[in-house]
Amino acid sequence: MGLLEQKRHFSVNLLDWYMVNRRDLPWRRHNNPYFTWVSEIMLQQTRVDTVIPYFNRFIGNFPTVQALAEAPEEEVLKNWEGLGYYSRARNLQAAARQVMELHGGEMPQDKQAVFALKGVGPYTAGAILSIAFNQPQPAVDGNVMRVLSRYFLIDEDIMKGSTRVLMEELAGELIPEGRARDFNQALMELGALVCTPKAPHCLTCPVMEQCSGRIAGRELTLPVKTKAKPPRPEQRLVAIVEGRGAHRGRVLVRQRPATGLLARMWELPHVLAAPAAAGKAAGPLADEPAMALLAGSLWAEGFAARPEGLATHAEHVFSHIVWSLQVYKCTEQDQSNELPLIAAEARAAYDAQAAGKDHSSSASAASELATTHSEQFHSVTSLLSNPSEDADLLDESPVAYDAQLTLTGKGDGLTYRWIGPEDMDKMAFPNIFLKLISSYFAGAYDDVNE
DNA sequence: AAGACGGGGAA
DNA sequence: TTCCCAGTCTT
Repeated sequence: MGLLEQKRHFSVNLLDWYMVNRRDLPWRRHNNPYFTWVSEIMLQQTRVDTVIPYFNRFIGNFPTVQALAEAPEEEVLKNWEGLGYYSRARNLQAAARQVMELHGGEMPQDKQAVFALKGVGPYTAGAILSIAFNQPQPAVDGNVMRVLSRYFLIDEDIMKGSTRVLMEELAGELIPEGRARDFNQALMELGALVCTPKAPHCLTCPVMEQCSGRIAGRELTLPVKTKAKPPRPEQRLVAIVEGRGAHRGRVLVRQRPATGLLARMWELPHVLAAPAAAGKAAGPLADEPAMALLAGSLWAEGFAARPEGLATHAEHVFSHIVWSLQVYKCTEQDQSNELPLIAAEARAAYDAQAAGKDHSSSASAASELATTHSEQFHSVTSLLSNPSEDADLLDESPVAYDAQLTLTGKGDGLTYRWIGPEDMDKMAFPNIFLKLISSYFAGAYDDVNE
């Protein structure tokens, strides 16, 4: 059988299969370009089953491009909470504003215009043009590359940019006349339901008979794909600061910077405990130095808090980082004359920790740090436990004096806020902090003390 | 070309 | 537990 015939067989049988087996998904019920757009952004790196409830809520709250463009950014982020890759949400809203200003609120149908929208790359542009407007443009995602690499026995590494270009050329040739909308979705549907990554269901595949990969016994070794680098480990110390006095019943949170990891999301205050040695986890820090470092870093941000004890351990996995979290329950302290001194020493400990970052090649930076500064840590912990004693302990310490001069009460300019349970439904948190804060408000850490 | 950027589901 | 999934933007 020739290649031309193999291609025709693929297109015809796949399309027939799809018309019978297509899933009824919320964004497939209307030919609304805005719905298509939102769904395609949400579906990047995210499973259909995960997206469905998010999509329904998002469209309910922002039913049109205009509604999305005019919404407060925090509200958009809240609607994305838990989906991950939050720049998608910020780019989507920025693009909605582009559509309002440049195209009068109507989705453009021109390829260059669609591609120019923030967050829209080669895949999403092709998906929007084909699904929303039935234009014969390829939409090559991971599913499509897997299906094509198997059916046509393509050995190219799908992680390479050149392979995607090659796949796009092939996918474009396969689109039956006038059927781009259904065919592109059929290709992805097959990859999601039948031609799955680990255990493909070849026996129910509509194009099994002419699948070169299966015929060659290669269905389990295709596509060729270079492995991703393992994520780097980070040990972090997290504070759940329980408010007192005016802040009773509240907990201290802060908003992350506008760029970078988890941009503009809210979180519990935390600090990097120790740098990891190359390729190895730093390992947990002993409680005493951990609590001193936490108190010091909180003070550097303008907050007096006494760590009470370890509340829990937690882990949070990103694609490029693994956070191992030591979570400490802390109590807000009253302002008092001793606090600047306590703070100075805590800051010294904090600075010592920061200096420790330079020794990242050391195999056990954390334990070394703990040993070297154990006296400082001890005195900080002691001071925080008994603020009335040892007030003059630090007078002879130059670093403490310097720290006093430089302490301004505000560190990185992050926004801090004392919140109660009722505030949780307005602010967007990464899942890990959502869980920790919910557990705290549910009383899970009530018995933590020294 | 390589790294940054989340979170969940399946084996 | 361990493994897998993989679009776009930035540098």
